[in-house]
Amino acid sequence: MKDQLQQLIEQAISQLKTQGVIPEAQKVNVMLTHTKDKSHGDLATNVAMTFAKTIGKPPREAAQLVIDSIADSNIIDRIEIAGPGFINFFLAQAAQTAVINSILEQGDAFGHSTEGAGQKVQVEFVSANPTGPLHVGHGRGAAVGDCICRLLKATGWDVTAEFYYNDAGAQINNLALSVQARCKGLTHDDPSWPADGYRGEYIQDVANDFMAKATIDATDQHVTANGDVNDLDAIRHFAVAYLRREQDLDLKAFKVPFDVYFLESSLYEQGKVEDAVERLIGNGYTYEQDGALWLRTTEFGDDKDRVMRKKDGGYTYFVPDVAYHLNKFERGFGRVINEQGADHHSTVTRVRAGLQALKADIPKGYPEYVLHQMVTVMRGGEEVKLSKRAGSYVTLRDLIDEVGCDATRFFLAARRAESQLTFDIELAKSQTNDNPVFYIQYAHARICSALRKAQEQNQAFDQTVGLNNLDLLTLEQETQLMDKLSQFSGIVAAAAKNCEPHVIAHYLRELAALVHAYYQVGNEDENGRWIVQDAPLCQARLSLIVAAKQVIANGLQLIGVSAPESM
RNA sequence: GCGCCCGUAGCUCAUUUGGAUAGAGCAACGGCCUUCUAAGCCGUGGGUAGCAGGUUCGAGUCCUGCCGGGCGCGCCA
Repeated sequence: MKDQLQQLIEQAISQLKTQGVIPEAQKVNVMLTHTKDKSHGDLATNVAMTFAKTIGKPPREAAQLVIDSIADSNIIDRIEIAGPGFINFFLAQAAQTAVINSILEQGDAFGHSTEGAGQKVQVEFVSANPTGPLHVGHGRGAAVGDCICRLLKATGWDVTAEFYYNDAGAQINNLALSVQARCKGLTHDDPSWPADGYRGEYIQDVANDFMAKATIDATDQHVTANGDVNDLDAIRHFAVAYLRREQDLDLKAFKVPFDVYFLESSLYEQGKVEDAVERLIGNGYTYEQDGALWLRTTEFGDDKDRVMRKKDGGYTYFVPDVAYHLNKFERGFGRVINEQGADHHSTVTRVRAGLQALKADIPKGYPEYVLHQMVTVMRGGEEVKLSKRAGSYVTLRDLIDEVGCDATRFFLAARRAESQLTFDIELAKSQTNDNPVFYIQYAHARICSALRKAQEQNQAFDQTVGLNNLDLLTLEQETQLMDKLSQFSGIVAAAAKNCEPHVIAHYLRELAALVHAYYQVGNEDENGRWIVQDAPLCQARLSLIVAAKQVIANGLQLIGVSAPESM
């Protein structure tokens, strides 16, 4: 409906251009928005104000010109000029109920679009090194990253979810040494314990399984231990596989799937890192100083140049990162989104600089970044800092075990990534309307329950009868609900475009509130009940709540939260 | 010191890319169950959007400067 109106306005504008009222060169962007205040109509546009100045007329007069040029249409009930020059549209009743037809027709696909059709996008997220269980921060990345994937899929993109991890560097060596120390029966207060060794209890578990010659099957790692305490290489391979499997289990419990696991070591094995370095040298963006090789990142906006190859001959971390992103580009990903913690912020400039210096026709803003801020976990007003298993941080698994997958996902995705997040365990666990997850799920379950009740009372939902009587939906609560439902597609498109899953959560909270409010009408007024004797009216109302149920389910699907039939 | 993010009701957060009188929930107070789930609804109170300027028809939103909080500033990853 909005699209149709948008078209009518655009036609009016181009007609005004043809008539010479608006200069051809004037760029007119028609922005049609849902109004907050229904006394301003259902939809409103500010176009008149955007070109009023150029044509030298007061905005309200410009608005009248637009209105006069809008073709007659049965979707419009009336049009008003308001305030400084807004044009407010009041939709005809049939135009308002049309959203129900669309929803029932499109079902699970309602709200989806084809914006990204035929385009490949890769979303890299979590990318935790296999040195321990996933913590809350990774959980936020997993929740947000997975939601971004879902949003992009819903808007037509061909999405690849990818997990990149370092299976070689110093941290992994440190891991191997820690496990080896545990194999030898040392504890972390022992004098010969590795300097920066990992102290979590899980290290002991890895050591025990290594000594027991256990076999590990992770998604991308398959290793059997040889139990040789002096074979550090074997310990390293085993430990990496073990912790990759741990993380697999964490992600599985969190219902976050990946299409590709990418090993940093593969870049070295295939000579990709050397290739990238040679190209950078060949392009003249490097120089030797103090026994190291430097990249002139300052030519691409960095505040100082960065070391690429250290004195000891090893590369600094961002070099394989550059090689990795070149690889992404060569795999045909015209668009790449990296979801990471904000503590990785400094890599953004470096990686982009490296890619530009390759002169490989990679777009300037490649890759895109979504950086999320810290998560603080609270219980009873106290900050939670420790996990028994991991020692120094709260694990994702602890949260899932305590508050459940749905609540954890919801809370970690329901906030703008740039905002610091406080995760309140008590709130996430509560089963009242304090808790938005249960509030939304309850709205869905409540509709399902009503539909079951309707069937018991021989008023089972009949779509044909319902859709033929939508003109009976005249309660204020019904109008509000339909208006909200008609906003869903736009919300999904905006959320996908901006990589902002939290707007879906917010929308669902509002939609659920309207469903609950609509339900309550019947508490005060018998005629407001969903299930009434009058069959046409009853079916019309059931159509509306079935539509609402569908949209709640579609929305919850986008944030990876289940839509229960009963609670 | 430099860079990035944040600052909105007592608390947790929205605000549809610059729109109309800044909205929800929690907490506080007052109402609503012989009824399709009260895990709910209705109502009341609560604001100088950190502060000060600027840009324009119009600013919580954009720009500048301060103040406060977080993160980063390594030949670690």
